[in-house]
Amino acid sequence: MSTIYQVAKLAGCAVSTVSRVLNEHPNVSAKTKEKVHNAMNQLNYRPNTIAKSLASQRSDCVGVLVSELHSGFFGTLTGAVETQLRAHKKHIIVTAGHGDATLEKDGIEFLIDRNCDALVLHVEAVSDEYLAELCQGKTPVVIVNRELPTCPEHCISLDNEQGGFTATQAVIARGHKNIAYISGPMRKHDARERWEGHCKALHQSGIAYDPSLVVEAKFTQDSGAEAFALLLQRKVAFSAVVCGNDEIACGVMSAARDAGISLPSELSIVGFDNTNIASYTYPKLASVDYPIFEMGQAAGRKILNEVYDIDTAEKDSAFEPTFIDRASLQPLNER
Amino acid sequence: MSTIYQVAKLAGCAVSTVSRVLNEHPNVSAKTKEKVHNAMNQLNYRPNTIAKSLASQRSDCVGVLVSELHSGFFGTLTGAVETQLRAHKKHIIVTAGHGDATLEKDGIEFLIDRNCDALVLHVEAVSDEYLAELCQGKTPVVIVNRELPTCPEHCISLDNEQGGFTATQAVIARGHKNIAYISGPMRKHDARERWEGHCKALHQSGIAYDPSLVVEAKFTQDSGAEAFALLLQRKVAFSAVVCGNDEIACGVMSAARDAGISLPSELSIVGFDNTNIASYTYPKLASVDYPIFEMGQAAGRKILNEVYDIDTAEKDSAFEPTFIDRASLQPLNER
DNA sequence: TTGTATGCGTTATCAG
DNA sequence: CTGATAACGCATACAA
Repeated sequence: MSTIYQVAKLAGCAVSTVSRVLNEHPNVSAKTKEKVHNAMNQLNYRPNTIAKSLASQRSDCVGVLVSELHSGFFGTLTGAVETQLRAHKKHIIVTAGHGDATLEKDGIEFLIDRNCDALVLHVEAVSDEYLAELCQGKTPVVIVNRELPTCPEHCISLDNEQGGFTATQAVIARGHKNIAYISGPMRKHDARERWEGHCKALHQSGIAYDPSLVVEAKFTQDSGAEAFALLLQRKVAFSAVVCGNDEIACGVMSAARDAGISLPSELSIVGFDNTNIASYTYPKLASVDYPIFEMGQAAGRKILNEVYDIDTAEKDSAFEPTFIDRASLQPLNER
Repeated sequence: MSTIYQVAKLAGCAVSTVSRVLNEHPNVSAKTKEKVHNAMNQLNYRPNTIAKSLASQRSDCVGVLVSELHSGFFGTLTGAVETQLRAHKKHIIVTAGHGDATLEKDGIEFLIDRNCDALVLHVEAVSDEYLAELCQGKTPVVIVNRELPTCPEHCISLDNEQGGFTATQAVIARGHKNIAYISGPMRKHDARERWEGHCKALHQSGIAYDPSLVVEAKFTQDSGAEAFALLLQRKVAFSAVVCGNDEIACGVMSAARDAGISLPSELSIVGFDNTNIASYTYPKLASVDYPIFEMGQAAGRKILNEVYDIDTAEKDSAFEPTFIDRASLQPLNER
């Protein structure tokens, strides 16, 4: 690997001049610029990113932290950020928090220590206080899918409660009255908010809240299936089940079929997130659209604008959850 | 941010000593070690990764390049590598190649320039020659899902042809004779190899190859649906369709239902990769298991062993595609 | 066991 | 417009 010194030597100038042409500094004559370029080509020179980063305190990288690298949801988020930034020669460094506060902090520190110019965070275990403090720090931060009361300008989030409300409202609108709910882990704020939206919708329609119709699960298919089995054991009647996310809904579909329930005629199912899963299932899964791709893009644009001074010319619209009606939700057939 | 100098000053020793305790060098007295630790705590010292990387030419990072960040397949791969390495305090830097040779090279250079200690590559556009040259380079490389004749020791791959063979063989074993095949893009080696396996299975069973039963598609759901529609237009009879991957198979399911074909009784469908998708569909999708998670782990372990001298004690087994029988494949009912 | 001095490859601040 | 030269924060022979 050749260095800036060798280039300077071959071009017959000082390293500072080479550095200037490297960074497209205006004040450099066309002639020397050409000499330097020639030297760089001859030596097949490639600037050392690390050295550059050490000297400039920047890295042309933004750090992205998500809970898990597998999972389509985070893949979409990460992909959206990457695509947006890559178009402007910026790279991303991805790491995972695994829903654990220590690992999340560890990941965040790693990204900061790597001189990331900005951070895009999807965290769920770390406290609001920690995040608030982080926002005061030197490295710009964008927080996705979480609303920080103290610094809303750093957050790109969705109204999860509204989403939960919309889902259950749609179910009620189709005549269902006995509606089961399988939630994600209540310690996760989004799971809780979605459930609160569900409750609100019930309340608004004058339907009494029945705890025996509610099960807390994990955000996974298997857990959804187990939760549904539990629901059946309780021998309570219901004609629809609203789920905390699409994976749970998918588990419910399997479990329902295993129990001899035919879908969607005997049971309506609604998911949340509107991931690819929704289009894979049969019947296709009605779901609440979570515009995670758009939100990822928005995060990327925000950083492009605020950190790199690149005008993306696109205004970030507000993100509203919308209900996507599909075959898994059917009107209640009275009999 | 405090530096190693400030720590040394506060601890009353030289920077080299601080550096030693930092890197857990054996030759340092317990007393000074404690002094240094105290100083580090007082100053809330965190070593500068970049400076460390510049001086040591290492980074405790391995670079991972995949085609796309969304897509469960790559998510699983990346996640497997990450989990494996994270357990040993190593991080990963992920970037995407988007199936484009320029972007793939760009990504690889980026990772090398960032001083990655090793690379895990899933590339599809770049030439064998380029990769062979890369393998000669300074940075250790592990190539996933691609077999380089000149340097097999760098590759962790699966016998795609064998997989394709197995799939079609399973279909034949259930009495099917008119078997359609929807392939991925033939310019991708894995798509082509899978198709070759299909052909081989047909040949071995004495079934003539009929080009009108074959369609080349992209590796996506939509493309699979279109390909199936095309198949129907051709008015050729078939009782089963083998697909280049699960997404295509999923598109076929939708398109078949749209065409009024009932599944699985009237048409058997087989996918490839055995992704999560296979468990989401109804009927559940028979597929060829692609142990991408295990392969990702193997890549991680290989690097742990060979680059970081960490003995993972687990032998990397050979990876064989295995057919996973599920409801979407049914015996041909003669009538 | 500990300290000194130099290098890692750039950027950036001054002079000229 | 160009050239020395000091940071940047740490690792590492070499010396003590």
